Amino acid sequence: MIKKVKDDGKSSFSKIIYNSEIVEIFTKVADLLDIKGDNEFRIRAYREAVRTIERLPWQIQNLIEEGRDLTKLPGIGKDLEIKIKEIVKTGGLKQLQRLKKQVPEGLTSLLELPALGPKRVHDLYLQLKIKNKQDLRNKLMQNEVSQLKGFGRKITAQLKKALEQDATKKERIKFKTIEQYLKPLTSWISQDKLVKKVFVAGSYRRKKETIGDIDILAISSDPNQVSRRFTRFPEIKDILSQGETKASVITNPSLQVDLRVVVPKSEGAALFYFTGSKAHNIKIRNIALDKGLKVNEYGVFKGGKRIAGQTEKEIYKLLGLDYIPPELREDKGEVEAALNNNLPHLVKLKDLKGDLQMHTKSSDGTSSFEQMAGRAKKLGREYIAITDHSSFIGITQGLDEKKIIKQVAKIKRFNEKISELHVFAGIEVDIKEDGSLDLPNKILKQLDLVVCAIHSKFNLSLEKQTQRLIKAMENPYCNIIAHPTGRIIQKREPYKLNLEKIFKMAVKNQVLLEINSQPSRLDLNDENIMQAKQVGVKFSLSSDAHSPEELFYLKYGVYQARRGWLEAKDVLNTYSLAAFTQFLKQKKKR
DNA sequence: GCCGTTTTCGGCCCGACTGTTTTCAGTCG
Repeated sequence: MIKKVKDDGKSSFSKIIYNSEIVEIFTKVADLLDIKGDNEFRIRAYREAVRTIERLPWQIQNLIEEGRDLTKLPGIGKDLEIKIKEIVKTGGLKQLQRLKKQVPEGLTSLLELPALGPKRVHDLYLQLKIKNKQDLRNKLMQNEVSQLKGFGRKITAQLKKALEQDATKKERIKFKTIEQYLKPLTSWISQDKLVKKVFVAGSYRRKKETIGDIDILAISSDPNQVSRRFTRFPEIKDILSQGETKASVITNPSLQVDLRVVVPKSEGAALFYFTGSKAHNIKIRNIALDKGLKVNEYGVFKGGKRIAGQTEKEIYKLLGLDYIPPELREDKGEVEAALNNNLPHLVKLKDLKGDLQMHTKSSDGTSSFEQMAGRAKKLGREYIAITDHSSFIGITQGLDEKKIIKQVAKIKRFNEKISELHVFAGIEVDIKEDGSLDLPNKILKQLDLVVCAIHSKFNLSLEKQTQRLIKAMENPYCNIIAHPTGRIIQKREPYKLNLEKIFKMAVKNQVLLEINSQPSRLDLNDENIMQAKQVGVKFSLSSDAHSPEELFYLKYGVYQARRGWLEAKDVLNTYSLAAFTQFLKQKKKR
């Protein structure tokens, strides 16, 4: 039943259903069908739909309300559209209820355990009536599991160990943290005289904001030896598998590392395969199949004959595609774009001429603005904006009106003396709950650049939070919205916002949306960036440095921007000083 | 269950490693 909410007319549904709830239900359906032994392609269809919904930046409920055709989304057909609508309207799915009657729900938790896939879970249920982890624990103790066909000593031992540790949760790790772990690993592998080259592939090479495990590719004429020696890396806790061409280990700190070793002539094919993403690989392999070719990690094959594989470039070329940079390999349209010579020319770190958010010891930074400017100059920047906090949030010791005027004067004097780098006098001003800014316009007017941000009241309703941000953007002095969604990776969810509206209003008011480069923010994220760009949003890419050392964080923002398909022209701080100054002036005239 | 400049039916990526197998199924990435 759909209930109209009468008072504001904004929502036609009685209850908000988030995308995550649809994802949860479809995942459960897929898992249960899997255990039941249903058609594997039907199961795959549910998982594909989950993938689509997970990365959708819009709330599906809103799309339905606006009458959008969900079957336009990849992997969503007529059937799944009907099911999504059922979930959004009723909060549940009848099909799932039926399935739960056939297969106990607790069985899906068993899939988290090592060596347990749908087939073995099904056997455990059928033969021993095991319905959940507790049942499994009991039957293992009573030595009943080892009686089953297919459950030998090793598997039962593995299961006991896993249940003891309940080591089922594997948290992803932030990109910057992974960088530190890589050095000892790659240098251990490189030390091997048999190793010619080492690549870090996987999601690390695609520059994802978090990394699940480390995938390393080594090139050697003797893969077997290299794989063996790898498992003697001193910081190894556990060896998961070790064969002639690959090995998987758990290191200290707990991190899964997969090594793959191929001979030199397969370098390109293996790098392609091991970089992923899985969805991208499948798409490419399908294109190959259409052409009567086969792609695997050893090369491209026609009949039994190997016709490419030395480099990634030759593989893409052979398939009629432009070279696709790793950051784009997510099956988000990059393959189609590569077919039509339509790939973006992705922004590069060296394109960035300025850095538009940073802090000094006038608020919560560690250094003077002169020190920040000095380091920025060394990094090749031509201009920076000093954007200390306004005084609204007490903890950061923000600037009040008097201090701001003083700092502006100081920066002006600096610019008169120093010509190699221009400093814009800016502020990171707080957006208050009602959307007004923490400083009066007569003060903001005197600044070169105004960055607005939310630092409080994160839990407002979707309507209120959206309105708050829009009101801030409508202030004629607002140039940039900093970390627009407020998420902190693995710590804080984004605020509830109607991003589509925010993007449109940003365009209308000539407000830049920030890509904040702090490794735990990276806000906007890649999906948001992609969608915002389609609406016509322009961006600022900022380090948000609180010390000179953090100025290099800009590279993380660049990775995120590239994953969001941005070109230099989309990012305003790739503009020359003159052009960027012109942009600011134009806004002030409004 | 999705999808389609060959198809509205008949496809749906590909291979390595493990354990328990007497030749391969299941799991994993």
